[in-house]
Amino acid sequence: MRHSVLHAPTLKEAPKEAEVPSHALLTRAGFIRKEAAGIYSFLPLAIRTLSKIERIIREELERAGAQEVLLPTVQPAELWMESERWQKYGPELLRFKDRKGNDFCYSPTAEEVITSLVRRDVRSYRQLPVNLFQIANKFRDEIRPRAGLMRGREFIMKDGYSFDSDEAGATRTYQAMFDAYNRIFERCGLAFRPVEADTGAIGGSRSHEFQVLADTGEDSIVSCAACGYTANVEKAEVQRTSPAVAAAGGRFEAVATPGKRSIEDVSRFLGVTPAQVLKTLYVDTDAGPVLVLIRGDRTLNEVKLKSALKAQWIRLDVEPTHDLVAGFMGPIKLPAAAAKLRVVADDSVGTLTDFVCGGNEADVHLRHAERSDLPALGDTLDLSMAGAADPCGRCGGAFAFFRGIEVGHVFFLGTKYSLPMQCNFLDKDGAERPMVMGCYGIGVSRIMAAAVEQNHDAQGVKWPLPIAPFEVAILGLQWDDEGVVAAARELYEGLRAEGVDVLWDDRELRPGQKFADADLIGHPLQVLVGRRGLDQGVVEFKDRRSGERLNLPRVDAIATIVARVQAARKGLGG
RNA sequence: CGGGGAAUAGCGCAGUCUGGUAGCGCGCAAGCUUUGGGAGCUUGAAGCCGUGGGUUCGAAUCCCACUUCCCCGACCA
Repeated sequence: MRHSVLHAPTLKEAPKEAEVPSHALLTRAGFIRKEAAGIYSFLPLAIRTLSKIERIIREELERAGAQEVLLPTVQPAELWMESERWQKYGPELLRFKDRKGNDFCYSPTAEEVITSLVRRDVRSYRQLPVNLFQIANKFRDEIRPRAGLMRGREFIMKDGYSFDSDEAGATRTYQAMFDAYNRIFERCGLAFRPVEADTGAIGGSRSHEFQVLADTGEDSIVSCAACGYTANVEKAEVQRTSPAVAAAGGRFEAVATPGKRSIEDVSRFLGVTPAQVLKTLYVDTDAGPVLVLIRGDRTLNEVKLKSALKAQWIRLDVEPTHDLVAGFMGPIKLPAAAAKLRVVADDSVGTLTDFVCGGNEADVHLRHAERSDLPALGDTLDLSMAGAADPCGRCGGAFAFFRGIEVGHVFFLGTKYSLPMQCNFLDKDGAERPMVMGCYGIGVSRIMAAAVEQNHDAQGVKWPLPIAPFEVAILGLQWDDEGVVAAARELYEGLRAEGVDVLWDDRELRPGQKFADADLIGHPLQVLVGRRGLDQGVVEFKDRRSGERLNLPRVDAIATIVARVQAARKGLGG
């Protein structure tokens, strides 16, 4: 491709709304333009990158036994009513009517349609397993779209769904998809981690996220250097920590703590550490309010709590009712109205001894309390947010923390959809059984943004070569010098003949502008063809990612560059 | 939805407090000069000042309502 005919409008300044690097750089470099909140147009450079990502995905999924389909983006409400997601999905699901008044939605995901498709045609265990995927636009009317492509409303997603006749088969499929995902992100040239994840709203029993490592990532990941356990902090298991240091000791008593509502204030006022205070939280849920007990130095992990309660939703930060007093709640001497409330306790509560807790009236706390003073709690649960000081929940080793961007997610679904939607088959014995499903997503357009977050500098993007819009850029530095143009053309055609994806910057611009555009767009390998080098029989080679520069004799240039490209391709086409 | 901010030329901004009919940089067009890291000079085109209403002789500026966008929280690829 010649740059003079490429539609790649670059900008010196980014729109001020672009705050994250990927949004600013993809806009400045001419990959995307915003049309509305969370809705973007993709320009030719973006299409090239997206196509390369999609090609890798297709190759690896097909290798792993999945087949591509294309499902409608506009889907009938009836199917969504069968799975009850028409009611449960909420306003994030974009709904509308056709001219006849029938209800439809724009697909945010496609479990219903794929299940309908498979149940219609697959009747026997002999036809299983089936593993289908598509790459298509999705729409989720996000509460708050943000960070450009990272959390848009319309986005490109690969979504795949597998159907097996039993749990063992579904487990094998899950593993095959897990392995394929590792190869996909590896081949994209990204630094990433597969991590254990909460199963969230989609449900199911087993789940891994694939996180691209980047300081600007939204997700926090912990990883144990000792045993390799890696998980989203939302889920990360922490070991019970050692008992808190006992206070000086003394008689169990109520003590006035005027205006001291926070753990910090109370502990300072009473001369104890936060770890010697029992924190009581009032949490509202769809199944009614719950009191949560946790040691004062620990943070409640809302995701763990939600899944422990099997709740649809939970809310903290609500005014307590049942005669409870915000800032002075405690599990001992509960007001009569609150005595029947469900109480759950974090594991850390089991380490408390001689502790402080709220006295259930304004400006009063209790001190020198013991666990024997607490109402019967039953088993304690792991409800804590993993912190830097926590030992790994699996082996007790030390956790390291990373920031990550979730670009892929694999779920073991089981029969969550096949049961209500009656996606059944006949087994060997002629018995009708629900298929065992899995679902597997990859955020294709998000990968593009995540790659930029992970690979950029002040000048622009530093694409990993396998997903760069072009592998090599040739910059003809003097457009009006026949010798330079001829040398650039020779290189361009020579590289193209070798199957290299090359952009020739033949525009009638000053060299500085070509340098700036090349670094902004982020071409991984750049060849500078200029009068200065040609007089010495060389062209200049630049590796955008490493910053390496070297002069190549013209006679060797093509062979050397082809070798570099092939080394960086990570088996593309394999 | 709760909290905070913004909307003036394609992009970045000033002008708003203290009303008098719109300006700067970049970009764009033309000319001359320049030519290896976003050139210099000259000339030029380009703006229902987010929308609607109000106050006023007069509104980008003051008042009211609305819309859109961004940031922080709850949701997700």
